[in-house]
Amino acid sequence: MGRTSDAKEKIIESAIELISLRSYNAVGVQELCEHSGVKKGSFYHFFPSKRDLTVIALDRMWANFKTGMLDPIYNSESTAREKFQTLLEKSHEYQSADKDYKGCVTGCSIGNLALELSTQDEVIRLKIQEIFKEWTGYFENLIIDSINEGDLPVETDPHSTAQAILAYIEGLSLLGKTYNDPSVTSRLGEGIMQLCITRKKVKKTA
Amino acid sequence: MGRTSDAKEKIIESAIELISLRSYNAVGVQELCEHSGVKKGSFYHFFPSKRDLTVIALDRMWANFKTGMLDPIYNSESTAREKFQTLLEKSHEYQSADKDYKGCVTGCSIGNLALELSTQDEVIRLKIQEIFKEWTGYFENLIIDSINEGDLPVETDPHSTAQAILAYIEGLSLLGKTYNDPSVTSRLGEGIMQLCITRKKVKKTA
DNA sequence: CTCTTAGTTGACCAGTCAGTAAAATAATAA
DNA sequence: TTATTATTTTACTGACTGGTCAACTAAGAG
Repeated sequence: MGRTSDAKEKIIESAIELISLRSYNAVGVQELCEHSGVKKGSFYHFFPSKRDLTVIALDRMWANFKTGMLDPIYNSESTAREKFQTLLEKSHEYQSADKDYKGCVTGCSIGNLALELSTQDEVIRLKIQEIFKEWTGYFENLIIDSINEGDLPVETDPHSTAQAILAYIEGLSLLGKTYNDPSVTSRLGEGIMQLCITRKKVKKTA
Repeated sequence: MGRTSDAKEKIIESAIELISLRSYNAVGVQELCEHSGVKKGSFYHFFPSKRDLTVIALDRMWANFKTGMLDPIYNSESTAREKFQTLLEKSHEYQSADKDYKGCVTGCSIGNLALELSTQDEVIRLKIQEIFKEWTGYFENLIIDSINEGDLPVETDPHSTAQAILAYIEGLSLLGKTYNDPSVTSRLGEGIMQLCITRKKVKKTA
């Protein structure tokens, strides 16, 4: 079976760390290799291109976000409303930690790549689109739970409400990053609940 | 007085066009020069660095957005509610035009640069922060008008509501760009009105 | 012990990056 | 007309870009 290696893993972790903090184009393959202690030849042994690495890094970021954030919250014993609140609190914690340890609010790594690369790389755009659809699915379930709990009216449209909430969260990340201020998320977070109000289903017209 | 030139202007226009469509790091000085028909030496005669050009381009983008979008809407004869609606419609038009003529939804050029460069270049971050504060100011005035029109309760906090709306609009741009779909803005736009509901002033604690 | 497979290494490529320096050229003001 | 000032042009830097290649090495399987 030949020899084993953790180089691939180290490169993925470095990519997540460096690209999240700066940007795709600001981090070169060379720096990625230095940071992970891997030679450039090994890099291209594991990844056909920087772009391919980025797609895998995106998958990993999303997986980490689900297991570290969405799943625990979704599976917790609380109302949908409380779950959204917990999400906001956790987000604020992460952003504060960023600011404390890295010196700046980095926002949402996935959203960052979305804006930087969507018009440039269709494969990456589609990957992020897929992630956003899954993410919206989580919120949809939460909203459906909320309707069942009697906390939201039955006319509420789970899908469009979920999309609106994702948009709002990404917007808060963008503002928080621009102001380099983690408190943006916590101060404006309650807006999520407002986005749930009176959003009625609209019948699709063929 | 020496000779005159429109090279500076052409470079700024090229910068806005190319960087808005792709990204800061994806567009080089060389390409900027070729696109504007200016030699590299002239580029550095007018701008000390690519970064300095970008700051000026940001100012110009914001000025264009104000004169082409915010000011006409703000000065129009209609209710604040209608003005927000017009803003959404116009945004949708711009995004549709982007998709038709350039092949993709480019989102908000200012927001794009915010996410790409905020952690990398403090001067640019502060410039965009300043723009966002001015932008929020426009929305604040609209919300105050709305309160005076009796359309929103007097307890509404204009400042935080304005910030929430800006976040939401930037979030819609991000989603629209990721889905490469201009209809995101129009479908979810009504959320702006929801963000105005029951947002109460909180007394500042020293 | 050897063959195979997987991973490592370092040298190398052409192209591009932002930015520089100096000479050449217009236009205007005196 | 001449001096001054603003703009243009060309040629150039050194560092870095993503990516390639072939030789080398270590580990497990037969």
